[in-house]
Amino acid sequence: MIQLIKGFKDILPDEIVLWQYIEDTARALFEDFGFREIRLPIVEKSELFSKSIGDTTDIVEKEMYTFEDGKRGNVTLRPEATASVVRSYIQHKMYAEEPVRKLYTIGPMFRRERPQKGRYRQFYQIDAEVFGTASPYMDAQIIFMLVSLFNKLAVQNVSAHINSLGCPVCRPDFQKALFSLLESQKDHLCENCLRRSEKNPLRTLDCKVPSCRNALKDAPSILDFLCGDCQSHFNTVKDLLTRQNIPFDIDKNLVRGLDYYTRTAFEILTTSLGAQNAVAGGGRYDGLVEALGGPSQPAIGFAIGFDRLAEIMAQNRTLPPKNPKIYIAALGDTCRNLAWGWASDLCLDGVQTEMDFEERSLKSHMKRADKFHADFVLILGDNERENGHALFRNMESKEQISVPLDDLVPQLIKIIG
RNA sequence: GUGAGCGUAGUUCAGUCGGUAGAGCACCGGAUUGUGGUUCCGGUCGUCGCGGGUUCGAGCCCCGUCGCUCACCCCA
Repeated sequence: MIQLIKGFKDILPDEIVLWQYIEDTARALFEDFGFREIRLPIVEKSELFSKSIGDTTDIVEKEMYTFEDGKRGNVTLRPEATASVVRSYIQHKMYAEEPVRKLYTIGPMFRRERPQKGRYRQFYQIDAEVFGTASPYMDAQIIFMLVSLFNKLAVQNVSAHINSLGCPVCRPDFQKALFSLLESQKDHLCENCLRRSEKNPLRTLDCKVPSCRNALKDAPSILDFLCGDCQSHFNTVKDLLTRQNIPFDIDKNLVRGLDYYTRTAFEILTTSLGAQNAVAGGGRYDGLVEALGGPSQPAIGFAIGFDRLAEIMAQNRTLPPKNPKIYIAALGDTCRNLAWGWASDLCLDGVQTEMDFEERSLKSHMKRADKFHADFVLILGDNERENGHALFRNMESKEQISVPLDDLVPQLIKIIG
């Protein structure tokens, strides 16, 4: 038997109901906030990711699915969406049409990590990006929209965390201060942090090793180093969120794993997914568009871990609303033949209608109806046919009414409302 | 990449000291004529992950291998 590859998974029909509900809710909300959908290729030139995500990140160093594509050189299965959205934004000169562009996209991403709970090699993201405004109002609106999605979906046990990562003006001072602390604490740092203190000191801040946490407990806070502009930007974001009743925690150790972030960074964390606690994350990346060869345009965005969101909703047994279903129990060839047309017409009219075409006892039909979770059963046997009526049973109340065969379909639709 | 745990029916699992497999659920049928969910009765279903070794004999012990899961790391 051929099985699927490690870290990949099939999303089966029972789960898909929830996925569709999440997707529909997100689309509707994002469109109301002025976002437009964009669909992008899954494969891009490798350099797009090494330039945007950063050469020293784990993603680029060891997690990408990269292969040669003839003369074109190396191509990569995208490990995240932002780089592709930015590429497309630049390539199609979207900045020329309209100063502010809001885009969203939904699709699979690929990272070759060891799979575990909430982590797959092919995983899905709902991604939203805004280009062309540096205003803190947009930061707050983006976070407001994201939190609102979780509220609409009635997701429990999540919290919003925000931080500011500064900008090219103020971050170097902070990095200098952090670096000198790391030097002085060298003996107490884990192997990883020793390496990180060379390559990317910021990331030592969210190390979980107890000795490192202890060594860094007096680490300088980026928030104390923010320049005037960054400080007032961050203050505005916090004020706006507070005014809109969005609860959040300030987490000075929140450091996103990708190199391109500036100023506002945020995450939605959950306690329901074991070691993987981030269901969504994002932030501002004012320098990325220019770094990828576009004009100097500020931008901010986020990605939601679709699989993780679906998983915590499934744990909480959140079920999307469903429409009534009819099961048709037709006894004998003549009745089956007659009912087949009704079933088809009901489906066409938007009423989910199931019919079992095998010859069965009525009892067996009723069991089938239960299995389908039918709300109503239409019963047609020779007795009914001969007197020109069919029986229509409400499965919950067990009430049964007689419906004339003439004009049956419109009548049923009227009855179930 | 590193570590730990687990692989037995469609599924969840039991299987004692080594004696060639069992239960619940699910599925199918029945319980006097054409009415479901509960109950009762009956029935179908296995390369015990795979390969080798020890043994008269292996689901069980040993070695290898593959797969799954969780954790480290990192992130969505």
